Formats: sequence, structure tokens, C-alpha cells
Amino acid sequence: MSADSLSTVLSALADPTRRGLLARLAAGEATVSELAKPYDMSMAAISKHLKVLEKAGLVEQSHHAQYRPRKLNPEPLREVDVWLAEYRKLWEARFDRLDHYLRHLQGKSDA
Amino acid sequence: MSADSLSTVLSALADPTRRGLLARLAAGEATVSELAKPYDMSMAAISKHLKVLEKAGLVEQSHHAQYRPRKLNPEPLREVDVWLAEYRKLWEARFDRLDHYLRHLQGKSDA
DNA sequence: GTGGTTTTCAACTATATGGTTCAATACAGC
DNA sequence: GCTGTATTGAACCATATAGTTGAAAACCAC
Repeated sequence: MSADSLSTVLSALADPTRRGLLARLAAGEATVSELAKPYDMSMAAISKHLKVLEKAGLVEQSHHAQYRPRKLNPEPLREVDVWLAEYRKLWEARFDRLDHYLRHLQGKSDA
Repeated sequence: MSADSLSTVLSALADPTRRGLLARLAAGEATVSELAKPYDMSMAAISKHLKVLEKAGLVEQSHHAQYRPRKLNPEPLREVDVWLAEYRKLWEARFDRLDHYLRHLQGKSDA
């Protein structure tokens, strides 16, 4: 436990239910019951998933009456993007080599 | 188990040791013992981490003599990037708002 | 204050994860 | 074939994760 924040964010994202919740929240605030509706799962389970997302900083909670609507905070995703950027050149290089190879196969007619 | 591939990749990345292994492999092929050297951990543990990375398609294994050098395959990271791209506009929008706010604070002198 | 709604907490279960140690496998060199 | 080196497998342990159910908390409406 108490892993570095990038690990916490990535492991929060490594679950399709949680990514689904984020996608829904990208469209705007929602309550827990609204968020739970599409899933064949108890509300308590969704509540737990939301807690994981909150610990990762990806979701924030407001509080009004008995409702505790959640909203997305995309900020931690930036950290993921920064990490990924280091590798982007690698897969792009790979793509370039494939691209060159394919053009080569097509008979050097790379006009 | 048998999660979707994006989940598999993200959960493979959600561990600092495994991200360290990838960083090392980004610099070129390496054997398991070379990879294990910086870590205060048994070779068997490193071997397990590598297996997780292989299942995610991030690392490939060749086989020559008793050595089984690994190399990085950045391809699955592209899938992460595609997923992230959906959210990029959100955090950029957020940044823009902050940027505008800061310029406002600095006395509208946004020359 | 009673009743209904929304959400979380607590206890529990099953399985996954990350590590260990020791044995086994696979190969090269002699 | 024996020895040394590199790597994995098997068994095991502790803890984390993802779900369940049922009760409790917080609030609104009446």
C-alpha cells in the first residue's frame, strides 16, 4: 500500500468498470445511483470503485443533501501522459519502419 | 482473469518495478540477470514480473543458449495512448482555464 | 418523529498479487 | 557425462482486490 501516485492512478484505470465510470463522468456530474445503473453490480461495489478513483485523484465528491454527486478530475491523467510520452517515440519509430517496409514492398514506387 | 487487453496492459504498468524493467528495456535488449541486478529482489520475482509484461505484450522473449534476452514491444502502449487521447482535451481545457485565470491575476497585462 | 431515499460501513468470501525458497530444467564448456 | 550458469516451476505465505449482504447514517418530506 501507499504506492507512488502513478502506480495508484494506473491501477485505478486497470479496471473496465472504473474506466466506464470515468467515461460517464466525462459527460458531466452524476450521483452514485446514476453511475451504478448500467452495471449488474451492487451499489456498494460501485461505491468502492469510486473510492479507488477518488484515492487516485480522478474523481471528486461534492455533498448536497443525501446526494454526493461525483465529478471527473482529469488532472492525474496528465501524469500518465507524461510517462507515456517517453515511449511514444519508440512506437512511432516502429511504425515508421513498418511504413518504409510497406512502401518498399509496393515496388519502391513511393511517389 | 482473462481481462480485456487494455486492462491487462494498464495493470502491468501499475507497478514501479515493472515500469523500471520497461525503462531498462527501452535502452535495448537485456537478459533476466541483467534486469534483476538493480533490484533487491530474487531473480524468480523478476521473472514473474517479466511474465506479467509478456502477457500484456509489452515484452518479447528470444531464446539463445541458456539466455532468454527480453526486448521491449511498445505496441500495446499505443492502445493506452488512444484511450488517453479521449481525455486529453479535458485536462487541456482545464489548463486553459487556469492559464486564463493566472493571466487575469497578473493584472490583465497579458502582453 | 416516521418513512423513504441515497450512500457508506462492516463483515465476510473468493481469488489475485507479489514476494519468498528450493528444486528442476536447459544449455555450454570441458 | 560432469560442472557451472541462467532461468523457470512449485509450493507456500501475506496481503490486496472485487464482490456479496445486511445494517447504519444522513437527509428530505410529510
